[in-house]
Formats: sequence, structure tokens, C-alpha cells
Amino acid sequence: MKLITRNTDYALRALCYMSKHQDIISVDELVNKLGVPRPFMRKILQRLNQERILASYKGQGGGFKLKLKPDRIYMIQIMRIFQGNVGLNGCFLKKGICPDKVRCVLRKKIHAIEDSVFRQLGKINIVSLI
Amino acid sequence: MKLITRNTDYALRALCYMSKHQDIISVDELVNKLGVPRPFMRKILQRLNQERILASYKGQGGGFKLKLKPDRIYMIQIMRIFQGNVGLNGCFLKKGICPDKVRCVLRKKIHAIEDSVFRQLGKINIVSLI
DNA sequence: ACAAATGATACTAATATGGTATCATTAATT
DNA sequence: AATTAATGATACCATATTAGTATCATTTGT
Repeated sequence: MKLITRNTDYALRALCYMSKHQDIISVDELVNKLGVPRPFMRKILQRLNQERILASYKGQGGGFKLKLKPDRIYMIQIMRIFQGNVGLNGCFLKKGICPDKVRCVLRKKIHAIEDSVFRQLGKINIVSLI
Repeated sequence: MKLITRNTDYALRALCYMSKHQDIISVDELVNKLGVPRPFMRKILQRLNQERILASYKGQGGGFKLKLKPDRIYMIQIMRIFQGNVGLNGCFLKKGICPDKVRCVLRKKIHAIEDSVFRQLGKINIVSLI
């Protein structure tokens, strides 16, 4: 039950760093500060750019910059980007084991717990991580 | 963030079934009722036997039987058996990224959420799943 | 023109999960 | 005592996910 993966972890760290230094920051700087493998960090930042959480600047002196305010970037959002739409794996529905999907008690319990996790994650933004 | 894996799922289903039919039950019966692959089901039951949740009976007419009362078997216990000591992956400590382990905010938040998950899981026993 | 940056994309490695296969052991039945 | 139907133990294989690398194209400041 690994709550977050390395992707997410590194992304959050990068975002925290960037929210403290709100100018254009190169991959190199982040790599040096955070100790994350360079190509992996790049991949993560590129993704955050595609998702419009960062803006990117090519060419000499280029890098990345926060596009959103740190209090508008939520942890759950980052998790969804790197870990998919978390919590929707229908492990109990496979092979028709669960005779009554709606009622299946186990399923309902799990969902309730997942929901509580989401609510808690939904409250955490980058500001609250600094 | 898959909360439970197939192992756990199948184990819980088997335990639920067995708590409704409290005699010796063979792998074959469980396989037929639950539609789980036979060798996989065996492996799971053998493990539950090793963990002293089930008792096993060899030879003709043999099988497995609950060793504990259903209200004494907790979901969290089954998860720990099949998914390891859940929640203790030190993903943030790797490579010394986290400068101050005690204070690391992200880590603390994650732990708080995990704790709440454990509390909720700690309340669910086999009886509450039937 | 050149160098320093990201964009895009394909590939590889490691780990975890899900599942099989096989032979040994036990015990009821005959 | 032999047979048979069950589990015990263990090693193996397959698939999916996660983590990370490599490479070439594109952009832009100097």
C-alpha cells in the first residue's frame, strides 16, 4: 500500500523548491539540490509542463517555472498525474467473483477508506508542504 | 494506491466463506465457490495456516478450518501477511534527499494519512465483512 | 554559428504481483 | 499393506508496474 511513488515524491519536491524560488529554474539546479537522477527529473518536469502546472522555457537560460500559485497545486492532483486515477482498480469485480457489486461489503469498506484518504489528500497543497 | 492486492482479496473471501461453514473445507470446494485458480488458492491457504489463522488437515477428507473466531481475524492482519508491513516504505529517506527526517513535512503528512487508514482497517474483521 | 536549454520518444532495468508445477508427506479407505 | 485424496514445501515462470536511461530534434540567447 505504497501511498505515493517516486515520481510523485520527486515532483512534489521539485514543486516545493520552485515555489520557494519563483523564477526560471533549470533541471540542473533541481538535480543538484534534490539529488534526483537527471533524465528522470527531466521526464517528470516535462510531464508537469504538459499538465500545465509548470511553464517551460527553451534555449539558453531556459528551464521551468511554476504556472500556478503554490496554494492552487494539490497533492492529489500530482498523484493522479503520476499514479493514475488512483483507487479505481476493480480488483473485486474480476472474474465475476463478487456476485452483487453494489452490495459487496468488502468493496464498500475499501471504498470508504479510499474516500477518506482522498479527502485528506485533497487538503494538502504545496504551501502546506513547505 | 491499490489498497489491497489479489492475495489479500482471495484470502478474505476464503475466510468469509469458511466462517459461514465452520467445518473442514477443501481447497477444491473453495476453488469452486470462489473461482480462484487452484494452485494460487492453495498457496494462500498454506500461508494462512503457517500464520496460525487456519488449521490444516492432511490426507483424505482433509482441508482447512478456521483456527480463530471470525471476530478475532482482522483485515489489517491479513493485509500485513500478504502485503508486508504496509506503510513503512521509506521512499523519502532514499539517497538522503530528506534533510531532516523528523521534520520532513511531506513524510509527516503521508504518515498521518496512513495512520488513519490503519485505524480504519483495524476496525474491520471477518464478521463485519459477511 | 554555436551552445545551452527543453521536447519527444523509445528503450532498458528492477521490482512486485500473480500464478504454475512438482515432488514429498500424511492419513482415511479399502 | 496399497491406494488415494488431501496438504506441505519449494522452486519456478509470466506479467505489470515502477524507475530510470538514451537519443535526437527543436528552440533560443549570445
